[in-house]
Amino acid sequence: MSKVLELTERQRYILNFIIHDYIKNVRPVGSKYLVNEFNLNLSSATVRNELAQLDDLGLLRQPHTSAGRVPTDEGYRFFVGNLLQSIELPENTRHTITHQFYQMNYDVEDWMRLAASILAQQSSAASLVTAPHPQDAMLKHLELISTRGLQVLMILVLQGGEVDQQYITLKEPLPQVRLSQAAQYLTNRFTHANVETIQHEVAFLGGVERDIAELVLKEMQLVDRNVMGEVYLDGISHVLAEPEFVDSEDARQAIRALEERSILQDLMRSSLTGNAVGGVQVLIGGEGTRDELRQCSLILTQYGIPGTVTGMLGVVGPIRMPYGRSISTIRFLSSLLSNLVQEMMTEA
Amino acid sequence: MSKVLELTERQRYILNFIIHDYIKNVRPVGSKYLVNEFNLNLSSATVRNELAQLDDLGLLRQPHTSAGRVPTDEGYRFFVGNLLQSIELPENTRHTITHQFYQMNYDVEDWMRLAASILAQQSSAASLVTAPHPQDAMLKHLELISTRGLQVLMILVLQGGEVDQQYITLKEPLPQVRLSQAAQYLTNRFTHANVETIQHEVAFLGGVERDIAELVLKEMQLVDRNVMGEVYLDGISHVLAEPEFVDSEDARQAIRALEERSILQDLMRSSLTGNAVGGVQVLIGGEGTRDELRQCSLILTQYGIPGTVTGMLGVVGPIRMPYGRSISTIRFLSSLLSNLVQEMMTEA
DNA sequence: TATTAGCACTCTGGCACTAAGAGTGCTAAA
DNA sequence: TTTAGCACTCTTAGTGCCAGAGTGCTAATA
Repeated sequence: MSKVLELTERQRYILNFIIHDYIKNVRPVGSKYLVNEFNLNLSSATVRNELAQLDDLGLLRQPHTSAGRVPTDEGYRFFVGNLLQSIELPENTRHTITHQFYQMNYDVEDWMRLAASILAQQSSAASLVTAPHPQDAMLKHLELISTRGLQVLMILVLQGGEVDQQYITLKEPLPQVRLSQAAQYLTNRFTHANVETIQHEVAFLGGVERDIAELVLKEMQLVDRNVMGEVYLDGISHVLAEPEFVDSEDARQAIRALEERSILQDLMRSSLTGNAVGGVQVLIGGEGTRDELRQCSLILTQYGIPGTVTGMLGVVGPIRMPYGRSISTIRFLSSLLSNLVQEMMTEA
Repeated sequence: MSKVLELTERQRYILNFIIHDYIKNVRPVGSKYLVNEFNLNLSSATVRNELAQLDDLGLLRQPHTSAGRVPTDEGYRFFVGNLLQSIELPENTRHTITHQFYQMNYDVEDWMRLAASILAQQSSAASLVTAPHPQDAMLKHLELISTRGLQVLMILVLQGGEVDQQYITLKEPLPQVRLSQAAQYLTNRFTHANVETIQHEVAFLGGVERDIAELVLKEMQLVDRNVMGEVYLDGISHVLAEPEFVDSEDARQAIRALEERSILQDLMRSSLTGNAVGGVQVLIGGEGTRDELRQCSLILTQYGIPGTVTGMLGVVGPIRMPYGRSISTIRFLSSLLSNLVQEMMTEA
């Protein structure tokens, strides 16, 4: 698959030009046009020979006999892997974005929304952000609030700031005072405890505390089983603006994929493999994912503290996508969010 | 605007047939076809005369001179207001839906997701559900959890079950014990208090408690200012499946409208006016809303306890929409969610 | 008076055809 | 190794034509 292609310098920059031009103008680019547009010191015939070779190598193809060339998925892959020099976001853009984050409330939900919004806007595509999620949930604080009858609102605050709420049903009604007492006891006992620890210790508890601890345990197992935190989407409508999605069936597929939680889960998992570019995965033509995204490219990365608390950033757009810009943005946001997560975790 | 149109019995059922047929087959329906399809005891010429009249009344129109008739927005309005007899959802569907709700966790978030999913599926359109939101927030429980330095996680549980979390910054660092103490004190003092009450009483407090109470107040004012709870969307991809949205510009507009929070806010407000049908608002051709939804129809209703805790249910689909089915579903879900909210509010 | 048959008229949609234009591959010369 | 030139292919836009569907109107009919 990933055998190294040897291209001459000239082939490389011709390919580069073609991809840039095609991304911009969305129409097949021919030899003559190429020579004029980029002031090549070559005749169109020479370029034609090169094009024929790139065609043979599978990097370009012709929509039909007498049309110009269009990049293949392989072509894009080569481009992203070998030709795209990683550019940083301009200083003032970086500054503006950082500013937006730090002038917000200190609130994960708001950060996620903002990240999704910025990513969608910068890449003119759909964006996908998941909230930071612990690899191995550790309790920080437990709260129990009586509601009605046997129903009690259980609030788990996890190390890292994630707040999880769940209504539980007790075996016997308890007054708020007793609930608070139990919550406080368990909070003290289980601060920094993970599922495993709680599982061991639960046997030594008795009475109501034990019942509650078991429910806490169950909930934390649920949290652990979740691969990712809450999903934030933005910019779905951008996808429809792209000319390749005018015949709406492909677009529908893509949007359905984004709506479907299970598909996103798959995506998250597959984001561990794939072509890494400095920690950023680029999946072209939905490689390695569900058919629904065959017409799309994905750019994915993780942020947070590897192995501890991580979240995911992603861009979903047409294969003909401004990769450079999207990658820069995603990389920058990733480091920014990582810092924020870091800050949250180093709580006094 | 809503002047009563006098139609003969025959005109009424011809209009009815046309609309049903058009909703089903999405092509202009002509006089001859109409006679054959519905076994009318009339000649096509007679029907033609009637069609011409309905045309004059503005209920039908011809896409071009020699085409059949298509309903106008007015036509749909008349249909929904006068011809559509409200049908109930079939018994077993109702049963299934109810079952799905009651076998879930007792969790508002899950309910909302389920409601959105069911509504999208039943109506084959996009659905829109907002979480129950208090008209006048009343505190139920306050919790403060120390994080790092001056940052404290404040958790407000409101009467009705809404949980609101927010990081606040104190003026001086406090140990968790002291925070818990303050939280308990304020919880006792302010249970069932609304913004107004807290505003009065805050003056009588001192020290840390006062600082915190002011932050609680600020947060509750924020909650009050929000018109609606969290928004849940589903079925966006359905919109693209409709033939009227093949040229994607309209579709993009519509989807953008659904993504944009501020537009939904407007929608929510406008849902107080409009053509009521037993509490359900039907906005045809996006009447009274932003231009983005000009190509869509909306079906909206509120649920919950009027004036106390309410949320909203909505369907967004093409003007050519199965109104009967959508209205039935939305009405049923509305009463179901109202019951659930009722239950949550009558907490022991 | 309400209905209907008949007819002239209009507009769309599909089909076939053409001409222009863009781009190619190949060959032979520089 | 590069290039000029040429024959060839395929798309696209434009045209004309015809069948079909549907209409409105008029005059005859029950």
